[in-house]
Amino acid sequence: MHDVRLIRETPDAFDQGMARRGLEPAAERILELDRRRRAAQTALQEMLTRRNAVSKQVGAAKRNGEDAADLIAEVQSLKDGITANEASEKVLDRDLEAILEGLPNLPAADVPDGNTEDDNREVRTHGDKPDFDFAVREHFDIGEDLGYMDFGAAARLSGARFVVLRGALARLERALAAFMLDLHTQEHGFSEIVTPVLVRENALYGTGQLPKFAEDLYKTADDYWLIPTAEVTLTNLAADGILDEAELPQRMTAWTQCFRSEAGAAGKDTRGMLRQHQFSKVEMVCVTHPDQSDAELERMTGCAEEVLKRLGLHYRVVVLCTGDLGFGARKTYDIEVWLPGQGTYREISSCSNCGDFQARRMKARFRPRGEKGTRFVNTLNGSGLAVGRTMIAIIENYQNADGSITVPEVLRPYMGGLERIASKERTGQ
RNA sequence: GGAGGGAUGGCAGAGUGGUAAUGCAGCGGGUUGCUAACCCGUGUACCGGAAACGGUACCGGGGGUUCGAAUCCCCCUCCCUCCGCCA
Repeated sequence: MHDVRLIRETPDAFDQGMARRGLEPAAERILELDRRRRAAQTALQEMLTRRNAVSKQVGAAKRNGEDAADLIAEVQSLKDGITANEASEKVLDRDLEAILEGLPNLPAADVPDGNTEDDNREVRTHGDKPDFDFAVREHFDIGEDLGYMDFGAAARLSGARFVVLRGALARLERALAAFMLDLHTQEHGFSEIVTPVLVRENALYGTGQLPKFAEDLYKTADDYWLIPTAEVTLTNLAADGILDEAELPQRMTAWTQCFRSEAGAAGKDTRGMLRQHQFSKVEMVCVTHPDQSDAELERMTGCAEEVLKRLGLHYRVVVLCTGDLGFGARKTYDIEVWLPGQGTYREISSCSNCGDFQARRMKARFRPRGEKGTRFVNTLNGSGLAVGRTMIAIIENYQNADGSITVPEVLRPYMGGLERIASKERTGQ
């Protein structure tokens, strides 16, 4: 949500920001509504001032046993004007709100211009593509052949875009989540949180998924929504609150299931675990002082990268161009992991600084030291990491010629010491 | 599913028609050699104003009654307690 005062002060900068996202100028329309709304409000307030004063006189007159008929008549005569201005202020207010809540965040100055993901800019890479002296396969072939990845069973239960994992791969899911949570809580200063995955509408409004992107979400028959990411619940923990400046930054992490309808992705990534209606993810959220959020974005991205480094996976970091930026983000780094089976980099984490865009929607504020009043906090979120996609990366990068998978060293303590995932027959599992 | 109770500022908590007590915390200032203590100020949002300052709204949300509503009436949302069922 945008600050009207900011648009009032710098309408051109606002429109330029919208233009960088490929959107039509909106400032003029907004400011016209804003002018009319303020005029109605000012007129209304003057009438209310008069009404309050005269009403007071009525009270005084009645106490003294005097006749108040003239005064009462005067207030009566104000009524139509009050009703009319009240109504027009409310309508203008709603119109203005309706425009503002549909506009995305302004991109940060250092975000590159562009239209599609092809215009994203590579920032850095880590590691190298692994060499294989055999024909590499994709994760679903490996997983299915091992007998631990079952799309048929999932289809019978739930249809397309679901998976059933068994045995060592089921455990790998749990191991990955535990490893990531341990890293973020023990070394990166995040506190571990468990949240609901069913939420009310207002939580999704706060983070910006609603009202615009309802078609991407699942909703229950009794009006709960399934979260598409724990960003929703973790960030909304700050909603409607006023924090002490000393309580910032707040770093939180949670492992949750995520649910996405993938409405716009029909026919895309239909094979394998890459794009599912349900997947688990370890999410990081940070609530910061506005002056700190830029630095926090770098830090958070580093926390996500650390997971990949320790797993020994080759990746690159790209900064999203204006055209690829999400609705609430002012700047986003995507981390793309190398998938040898696909022979391409795929997104495994997305870390965004939302500035005060979400905070304004959910009224998340803090009290600045030595200053009057309150300010909106800044919010950031990042995957650390998407667990299913991490599993894909491990399967493809650690595959062996015999169809087994080597367990990365850091995960072995979480896998009961297991060094290699081989087929059922061979391990007897 | 049944029956009750409730929602007031950061927190606690009074207020049954005359325009939001009080306490605590935090912040700013003052007194004292320091600490403690004490004193003064300080709710949030918005509008007008160069500023000083002035004004309006807000007692869960939305309507209504009234000269005037936290207070009375109607609708809605949320929270809590007990009973039943249940992992």
